[in-house]
Amino acid sequence: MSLNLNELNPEQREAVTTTEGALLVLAGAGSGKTGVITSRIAYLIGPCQVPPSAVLAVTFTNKAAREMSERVAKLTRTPGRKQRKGGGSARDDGPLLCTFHAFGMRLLHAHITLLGYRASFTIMDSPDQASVVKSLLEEGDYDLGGVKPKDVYFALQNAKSRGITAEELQTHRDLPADVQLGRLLADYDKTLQRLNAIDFEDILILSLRLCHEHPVAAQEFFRRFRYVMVDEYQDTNRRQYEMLQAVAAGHGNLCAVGDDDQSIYGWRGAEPGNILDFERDFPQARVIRLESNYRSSGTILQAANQVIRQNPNRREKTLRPTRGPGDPLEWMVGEDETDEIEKVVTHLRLAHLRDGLSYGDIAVLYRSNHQSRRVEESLREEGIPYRLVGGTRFFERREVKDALAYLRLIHEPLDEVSLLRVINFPRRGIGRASQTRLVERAAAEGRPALALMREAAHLDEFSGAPATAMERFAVLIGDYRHRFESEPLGATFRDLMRHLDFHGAVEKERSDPKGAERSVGLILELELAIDRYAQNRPEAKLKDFLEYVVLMTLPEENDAADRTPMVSLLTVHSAKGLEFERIYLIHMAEDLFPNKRALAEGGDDEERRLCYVAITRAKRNLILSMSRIRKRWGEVIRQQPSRFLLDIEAGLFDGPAPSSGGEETQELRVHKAAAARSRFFDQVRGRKADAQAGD
DNA sequence: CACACGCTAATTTTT
DNA sequence: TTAGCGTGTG
Repeated sequence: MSLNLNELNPEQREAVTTTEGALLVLAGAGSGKTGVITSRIAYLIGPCQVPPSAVLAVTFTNKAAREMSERVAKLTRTPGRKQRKGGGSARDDGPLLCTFHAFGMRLLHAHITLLGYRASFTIMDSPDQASVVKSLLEEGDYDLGGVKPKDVYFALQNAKSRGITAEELQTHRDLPADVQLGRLLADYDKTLQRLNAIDFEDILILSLRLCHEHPVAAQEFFRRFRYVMVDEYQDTNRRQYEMLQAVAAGHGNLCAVGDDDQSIYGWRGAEPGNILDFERDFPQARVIRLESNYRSSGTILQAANQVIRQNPNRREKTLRPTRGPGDPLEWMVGEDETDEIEKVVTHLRLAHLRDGLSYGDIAVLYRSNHQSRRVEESLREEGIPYRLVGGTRFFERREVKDALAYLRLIHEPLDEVSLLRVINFPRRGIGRASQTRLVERAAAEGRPALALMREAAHLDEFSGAPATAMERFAVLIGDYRHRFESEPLGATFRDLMRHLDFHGAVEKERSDPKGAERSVGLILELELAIDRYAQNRPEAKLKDFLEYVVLMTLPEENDAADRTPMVSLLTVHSAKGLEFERIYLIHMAEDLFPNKRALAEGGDDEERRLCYVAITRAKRNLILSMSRIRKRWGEVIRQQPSRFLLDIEAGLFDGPAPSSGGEETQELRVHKAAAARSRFFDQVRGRKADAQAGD
């Protein structure tokens, strides 16, 4: 498989071969967007003789980056030579395909010391950030009027991701709480800096600061990239946009690909308006529209269009089907959640057994993560292989984080957050009082807490058992710091876990045997993950692994488990950019999808786009489902079909369509009749379309 | 300092 | 319904 421009339609070909200058590609769902980007990369480094390392393609999610790497590798692979070393995008001589955050990290690695951070800075994930906020709230007197810590944290995150500074919050003072929030934000940033830590948003903030305050250094890093591409352009926020401008400033070779109908990250500060700004900032930009859909059946496409066209303020687009109408949609209603999921799983298994559909071609989509749980249970019961994409992420599980905190502390002894996380886990008799004294003395003396622990026996604050425990702890960390420098990653980690009796400690945490088993399983899994990581990268150091953990920038390892076809379970958000023969979109009920809380934040526009994204993932079959009732802490709630489904004409469904009415049999009958009628017409039309398609 | 019991709040999406 | 938190006791 290599690059063949004749396989592209004229618009796609134009997008691929327009290599110089600014280019905006407005690409509807399923219009071959990713194919255009990957072909463009192949075209640049093939026929155009551009050095691969001069190409940068930025994506929004790791999944997208990974997918792109794979496809580029296929297009550019020279026969006889395998490109598997170091994991695709990580090689310095190839094109760089990565997320905004991974790109920023590269820049920061090179130059963060210019901004007053030590080179061994760590990244705080969300739970880490939340705990910093929490301890600030406990210490400082912030008058936030009874707002819950979690909401405070959320507001802070939100302000940061929108680019609102602490000063702005404090001076604007629309609300009295804003002033307090501004103070908190300032303190939060100060705390992080003291800990030599940055959060996800800081990756972008600091990258931009570097561009402004140290343009020479930034330019030195950027110079390599002469052709810049962005995928999912509608999801970029202000800062990401500015970063792109900085990278492309020298040559203006910037290609942005996006679709405003698929903008689903507004809650995270994404500005779909960047698409408009693009044409304003690059007046001579070429604009190419891709409007032929190659993915979905005509019926699925109709449904998608009927849902999305209800949205105001969108660039009118006409997605042209290239396939016949195909099968009708299906609507399934279960009595309760268990029943719904059972029906779905039965249906799904039938498609596999009777129609020979591979499990790998099936995905179950849902609005929010926890909704995967019942599906998992049911699939496991039936012995159907599945893969859970995303979800409560492995590396954010408490047990795993505790274990990782040891590694972080070993790598960076100044990391006070990690220190406090594991100072008394497993239990070693260093209680809260001792911890507080330790932190206070460390702050007063301006010395690292870990260094104080080493000499705890000589300090007035500590005595007896705690003092001994502290010394032993400090020595342990020092020992392993030394060992990790020279000994293999996997084995050393295993030793550490055994030395600490981590398995036993984790087991004791949970009182129920099932949970205990799961917890230990997580640690075993972590040990395996480290082994697997180290296996392909003998050179890898502890620091490399920790970074992988935080950004998860690696291509998925394709071991045996990866090759068995499995049903995919994912949220609609993480399904973006992917496609499957058959999609089950479950829990399609009001309050769940559109999500009630999301609705409270604004209109239903973004939820509707989300629904549009979900529908357009399906190539052949789309099955929608909900349950008649839902149980919420024991209470029974009657459900209505999602409003979005009511915008789809009933005739597209096989059998009864979603309706807002009750369960009247009369109405059901009417629907059935209507469905049967239009199915007939669809079939007639289908035959015509198929004939015209000339196959 | 560790553990146990009982209370409360919870259900949005990702880097 | 459950998981996580805080308080009180040993």
